[in-house]
Amino acid sequence: MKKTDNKTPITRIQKQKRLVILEAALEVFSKNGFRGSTLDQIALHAGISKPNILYYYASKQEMHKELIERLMDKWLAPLEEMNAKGDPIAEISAYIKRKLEMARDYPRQSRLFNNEILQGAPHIIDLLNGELKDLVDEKAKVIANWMKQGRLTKTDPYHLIFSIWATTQHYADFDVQICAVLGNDEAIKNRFIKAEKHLYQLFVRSLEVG
Amino acid sequence: MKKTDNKTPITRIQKQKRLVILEAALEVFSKNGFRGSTLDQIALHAGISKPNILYYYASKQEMHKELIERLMDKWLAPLEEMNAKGDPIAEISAYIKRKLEMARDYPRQSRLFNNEILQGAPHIIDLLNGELKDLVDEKAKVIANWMKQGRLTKTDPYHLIFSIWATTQHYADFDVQICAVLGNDEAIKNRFIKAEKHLYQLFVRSLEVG
DNA sequence: ATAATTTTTGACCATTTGGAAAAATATTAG
DNA sequence: CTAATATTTTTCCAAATGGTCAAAAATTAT
Repeated sequence: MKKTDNKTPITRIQKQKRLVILEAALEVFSKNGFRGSTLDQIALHAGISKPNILYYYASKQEMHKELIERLMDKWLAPLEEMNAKGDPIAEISAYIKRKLEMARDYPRQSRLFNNEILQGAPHIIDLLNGELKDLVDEKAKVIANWMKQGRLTKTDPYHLIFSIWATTQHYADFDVQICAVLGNDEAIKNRFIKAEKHLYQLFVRSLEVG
Repeated sequence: MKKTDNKTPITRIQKQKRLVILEAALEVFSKNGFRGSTLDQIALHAGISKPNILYYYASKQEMHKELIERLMDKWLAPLEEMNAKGDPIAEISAYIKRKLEMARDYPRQSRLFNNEILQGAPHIIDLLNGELKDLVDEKAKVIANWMKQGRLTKTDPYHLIFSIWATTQHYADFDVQICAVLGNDEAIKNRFIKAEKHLYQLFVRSLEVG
């Protein structure tokens, strides 16, 4: 068995182990941020020894880098799917739904992203200024067009998108607070269903014309 | 000069130094979180030596604790001010305004809070389950009453409050991303004015009856 | 089986970090 | 001024941390 390259995993076992490690790293990084996380914590979560982690990833940085890279693809997708030719209200509702599902299904990724932003986005600032900005510019134009056509109430498209990001990601990033405030088990269990209803109403009622 | 107690600062110089240190600590903690921050970083920001910091604060923990305590008072105030006897739309608009002003004027406090929540709120979980929950319960009742009286469109009061928290704090916590996406200087300069307009429209239009 | 290769780990290292102790310096009281 | 007190810094330490290395264990190929 040859190890042709230490970057790309070849064997199935290598892929699996790298995934196990990434999973543990996500758990730790998303909670403590990059600086606040230790290899020991990650090793503990992964159930292997610290040097074994460094056998698969050359450094703590490299693990974090791969996590962030994988994250960004997934992060941009929901907005990319917004279709200029669809019905404005339906498209925006669907976007909210997608983002809320991401908050529900990938809360740790959301927190990883939040942590990165809090620290000044050192690893993704170029991406924010480039890919992300381009994508938002494009979709903001789409929304602005809908508004010009009288199919949506006029408001600032950029800040509209910010509001959608904020409200949906809040359910991942501030989950502890939300559960604390909701208090009773039933409300906690239904929090994402309730959130969806509320957000639909919030955005649709304010964007519907007339 | 007597040092009666090492908890409460007596002299003006002690108060000043403690403030300088807290200021530096806020700067560092809000960016890197508790674990990710070092006494050296704080000392550097404060312009004094590390042991000198520990002369005023017994430990890193104690500094963080005082910051969090000071923060929470300020954090609950805007919601407390919401008046059951006022006009619903005006009260909610004013609440949004207050929260947005906090995001604008105290972004580091907002990020400190965000960091604490991301880490599972270890230092304030009791406060969230106690004071915060009680306050939100009370205000949610007020809002629910307004809705029952037909003065606001019905929606879940808790999730309405969450939405206001999310949208306003987003402008502090995700400032890097917002500035990156807005790109041009003019839009960045006006971001809080634009945000206020947009949020008023978002919430007022969706909550107004009829 | 056995040799070659891959995977895993225990022992170790240099640096960073939170913090202690004590000496040195500055300030204030008399 | 002098003594008492308060502040600051220099020096140091033990633990934690990111990472190395060689040996051991497991796997694979023949």
